[in-house]
Amino acid sequence: MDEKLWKIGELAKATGLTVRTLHHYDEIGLLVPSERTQSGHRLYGEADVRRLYEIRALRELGLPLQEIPAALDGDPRKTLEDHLTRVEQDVERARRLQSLLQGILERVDHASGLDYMEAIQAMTLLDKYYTPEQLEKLDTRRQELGDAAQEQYHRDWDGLIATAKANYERGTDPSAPEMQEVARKWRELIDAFTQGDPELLGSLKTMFQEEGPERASQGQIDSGLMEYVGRAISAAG
Amino acid sequence: MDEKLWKIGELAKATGLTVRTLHHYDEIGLLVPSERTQSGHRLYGEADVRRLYEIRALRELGLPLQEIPAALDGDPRKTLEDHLTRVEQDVERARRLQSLLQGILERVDHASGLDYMEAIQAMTLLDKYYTPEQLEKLDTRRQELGDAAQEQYHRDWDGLIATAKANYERGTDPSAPEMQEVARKWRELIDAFTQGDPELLGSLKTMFQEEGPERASQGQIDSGLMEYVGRAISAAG
DNA sequence: CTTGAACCTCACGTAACGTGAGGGCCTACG
DNA sequence: CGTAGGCCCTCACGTTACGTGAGGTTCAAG
Repeated sequence: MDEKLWKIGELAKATGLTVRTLHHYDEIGLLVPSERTQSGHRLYGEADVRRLYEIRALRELGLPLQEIPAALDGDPRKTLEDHLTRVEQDVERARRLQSLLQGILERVDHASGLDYMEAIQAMTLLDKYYTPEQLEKLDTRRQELGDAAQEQYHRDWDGLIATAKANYERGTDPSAPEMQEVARKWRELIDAFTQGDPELLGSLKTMFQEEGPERASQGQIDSGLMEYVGRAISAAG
Repeated sequence: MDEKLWKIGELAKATGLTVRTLHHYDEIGLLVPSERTQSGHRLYGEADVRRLYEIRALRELGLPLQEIPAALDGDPRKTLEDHLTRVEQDVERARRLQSLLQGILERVDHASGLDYMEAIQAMTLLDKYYTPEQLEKLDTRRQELGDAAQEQYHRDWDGLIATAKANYERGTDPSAPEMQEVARKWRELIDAFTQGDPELLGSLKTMFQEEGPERASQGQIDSGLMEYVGRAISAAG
């Protein structure tokens, strides 16, 4: 019995794919029709059709076309397991990004006078240097502080940085009493926030050290100033 | 005071981007250096540098380059909200795919004699036509049935389809007693599985109707046979 | 003045097709 | 039996965000 031969348009309609897609699969050798008419029209046999359904099924799972031949000819198990791993990573990435974006929008809503770029850069930094658990801790701290206390906290920082900057530009010695005062308050503010949690403190340090120069180039904190404060803190023991 | 001008290599190192990336941003007009040397070397001013940090921040959120100018010049709020929506959809898709893949691997492990392509096609179909809640119901049914009963169930279906097919090919009238018997058992099996849940039954019907012709072309169930059984069931009232 | 590093401009490759352009083939209708 | 509309063919460029050379110029230090 001579099997039914499908023309490309028929097959496209039957599978819900497009003619162009079948052309593409032919081009890359994924599904080459087993026959052609004299004039060059593609003719797909029943084996071709079965293979196409399998290809489509694997594609719907998000498998790259490249990996489909191996899955069809060899052992699909490993291909599927590897793919699952990839998908799990996708989920993780997307979820992390989601909470990051939510955090940014929320923060801009609730913090007065915070502009978007600041919020984005701050959150992105936090996301890069803290684990999700640490972030949760930070969030708890923030909630414990309350809105009013938070703004006070920011004002304290602003004032402290301004004072430090003034001393820095004036050339005050880091071990001078006025800078020792700054160093003490600086540590107090950090302690108040991290509440002595060594991991939080560690992440904070890493962040300052690695991002310092970059933030400097944005004009936010001068890297010389950073170093100057560091010396003052060291001098304070 | 004349601002510091950055050469492309310096800027690349400072931001962790590549020179090629900066070339690209220049090409598409996202970040055009405000100056060039006589010889054509790019020179980035401080405003350029600030803009680049903002671009990088938005890129790290996964924003397409196309949308970044709007976010920088106009209102970032809407851009970010739209992006969040996209990301939420990504999470959904990836999670759905994840559980689909897990289901396939699990099923191949536990069901004897089920090959991968069958499992994939079956699961993909289920995923397409049932809501997650319905799938949970189905899973509950399966667990209630137990392994042995499940295999019995499959054998029942196989036998029933074989009988129906024989009658179909023999040209038996759909209202003949032997086909009425088949129709009765057919409904019994479906009822046993859906346990009278009208939603489950609805999804099952939709699936059969829409996928019937396709499965037919795979040689699994003949579309003529499907219709024939349908007539028998109608005749049975 | 000479290198070696850094810079420049093309320009092709990536994944999986979408979307025409320009031109044969096929079949039903008149 | 001719033709018109539909289906088919083969290029070939566009999409995203760059990576990766190729081939040639410029800069900065010795």
